[in-house]
Amino acid sequence: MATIHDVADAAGVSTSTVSYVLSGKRPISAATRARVESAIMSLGYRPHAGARALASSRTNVLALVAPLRADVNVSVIMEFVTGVATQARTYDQDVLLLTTDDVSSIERVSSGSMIDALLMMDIETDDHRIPFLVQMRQPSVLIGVPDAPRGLSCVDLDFEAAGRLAVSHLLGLGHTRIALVGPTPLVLGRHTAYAERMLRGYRREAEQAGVETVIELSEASQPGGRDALDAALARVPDLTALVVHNEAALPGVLGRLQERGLRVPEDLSVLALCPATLAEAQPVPLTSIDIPATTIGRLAVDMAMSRVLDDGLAETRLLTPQVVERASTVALD
Amino acid sequence: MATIHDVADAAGVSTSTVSYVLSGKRPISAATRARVESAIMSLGYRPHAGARALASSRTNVLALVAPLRADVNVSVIMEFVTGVATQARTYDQDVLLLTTDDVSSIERVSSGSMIDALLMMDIETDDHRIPFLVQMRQPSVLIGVPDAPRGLSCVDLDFEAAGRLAVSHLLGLGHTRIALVGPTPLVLGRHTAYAERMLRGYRREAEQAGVETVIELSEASQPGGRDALDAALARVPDLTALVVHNEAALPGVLGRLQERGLRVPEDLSVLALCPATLAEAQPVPLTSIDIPATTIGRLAVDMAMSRVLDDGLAETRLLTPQVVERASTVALD
DNA sequence: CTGAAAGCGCTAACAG
DNA sequence: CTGTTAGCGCTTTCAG
Repeated sequence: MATIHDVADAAGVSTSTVSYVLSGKRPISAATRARVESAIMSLGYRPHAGARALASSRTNVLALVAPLRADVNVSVIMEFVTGVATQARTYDQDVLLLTTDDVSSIERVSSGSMIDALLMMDIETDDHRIPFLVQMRQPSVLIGVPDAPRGLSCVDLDFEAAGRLAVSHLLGLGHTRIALVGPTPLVLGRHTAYAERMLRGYRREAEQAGVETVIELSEASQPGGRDALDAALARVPDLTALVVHNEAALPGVLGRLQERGLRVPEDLSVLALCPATLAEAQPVPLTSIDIPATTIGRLAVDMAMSRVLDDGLAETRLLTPQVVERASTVALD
Repeated sequence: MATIHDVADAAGVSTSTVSYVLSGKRPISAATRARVESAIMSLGYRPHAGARALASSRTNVLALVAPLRADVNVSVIMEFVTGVATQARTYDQDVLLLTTDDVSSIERVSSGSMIDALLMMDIETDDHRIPFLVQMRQPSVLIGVPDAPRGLSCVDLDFEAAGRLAVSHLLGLGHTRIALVGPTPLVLGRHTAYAERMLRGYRREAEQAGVETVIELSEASQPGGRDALDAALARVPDLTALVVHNEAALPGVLGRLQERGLRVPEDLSVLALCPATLAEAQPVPLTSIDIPATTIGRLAVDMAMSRVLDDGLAETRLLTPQVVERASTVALD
């Protein structure tokens, strides 16, 4: 492997000049720059990441903590990860993937100076990892909003507003007998922040409107969705609208509706809370409140890098949810 | 941050002793070890990853090249990634995630000495990245088998055997009118290795048995599965068995079967080629040839690390497929 | 606009 | 069993 020394020799300059050509941190004459660049090319020179990290205390690596739980909406995670990985490259950063939710991995990569910043998914309302993040040397960004961010940056869809919006949109269409097929009991059992927030907004809006509503948690599977739908219909047989906040249950819910002879949207309106790609791929394209996972991943990187580069301030960014009308909802006459 | 020097001072030893306590590369008296370890604890010392990489030319990082394509079976990728990440930790390795399939990322992390080895998914029969991997300084493992591995290690389910097995198993149950719902045209268009191999095995076995078979490619979506099933039944109305090698199409295929009043397995046997978790989660638990994605990910790490640590030889490991009987197949009488 | 040189924190001979 | 020390390859003052 060629070193910066080899390049310097080949170009007839000092190593610091090569370094400055690479970093652009001081002016270089056109002639020198050209010689250095051609030496770099012909030697196929690449700076040694470890040496660079040691000398500059910058690693150009971002950690992404993404517990790959089977019970969690896989496609949403994928979109996040894609958004993060893609945006990271625009800052010349790579992504180190941590798939456990224990603090020791975070501690290892942080204290070991392996990373410039850390992004964390799957946030719980009272997340046990937050105290550690707070005292880390590197900035971190939460993808999700805990009850007490403790000065950390957060970014997410405003799930509380999404919950309200789901209800108010259906009310606006004249529906008053509405049920929610929610996330799995496990997700709520962990006090996953987005799930609790959505539920809170949903409940509050229903309450303020004086509408009774049924909430059925559902396993993240086809059978889970079927059961949840059955349970909801058992409680409110003359249901006219359904909100589904559980990607994996969607096929089961829709399949069971069809079996029971309930047409969407003629007999029942369905509003999903999921990525647009998923809503569009259903047999009946679903009206939905989209989860802009790719965008959120991208923003998380931007926020992290602003703190790395410009020493920017921490902030919480909540994206405003919007209903996208597709084919699964109608107004009641 | 405490350095090795601080630890050495606190313990009253030299830095090399601290280093050797950590690496275990030479004998240390119990007393010294104890003093060093307690100094490490009380200072919260962690070796600087960059410094270590620079001095030892080992990074303790594995690159995982995993193009996160929307059209590819997301759940299989997740299982791979989980297997890789989990097993990597047993070797004290972390995982750097590369989500593009261009050579430049690979080149960057390899030439920049960021990694000890590289694992690559989504292999094509004539993969353009292989020539680069061959001349890399670090060993690499292909998760999938190209036509010409060029001396690289490969690991995968034996998809050709899986294709044969799917046919022979159904023949053994007395079925002779069999159709295959295959992967998306895009996957085949890219000449993805596993898809081509499965098809080859499937075709050969059918041919040898003198059985005509219908192959319908399917988009990776619910509607895609429905269409594929309709197409297959249009061509062979008295079909008795179906092989499905497309996770995402599964719900569509099963849903459409039900709509058409075809019961599984009474009217039609279904054999899936997918991860066990998915086969079990369907409305009717599917008889399947399982794709042991977690295991393959784990093995890939083992193979990579054996080359990093012991300088082991390259090899190709093909896991033998097995049919797991669940509720979706019956013998024809 | 460019060079010299002092580290960054660790590993691994070499020496005892 | 332990210590000394020469790098590993780069960045960044300090000097000119």
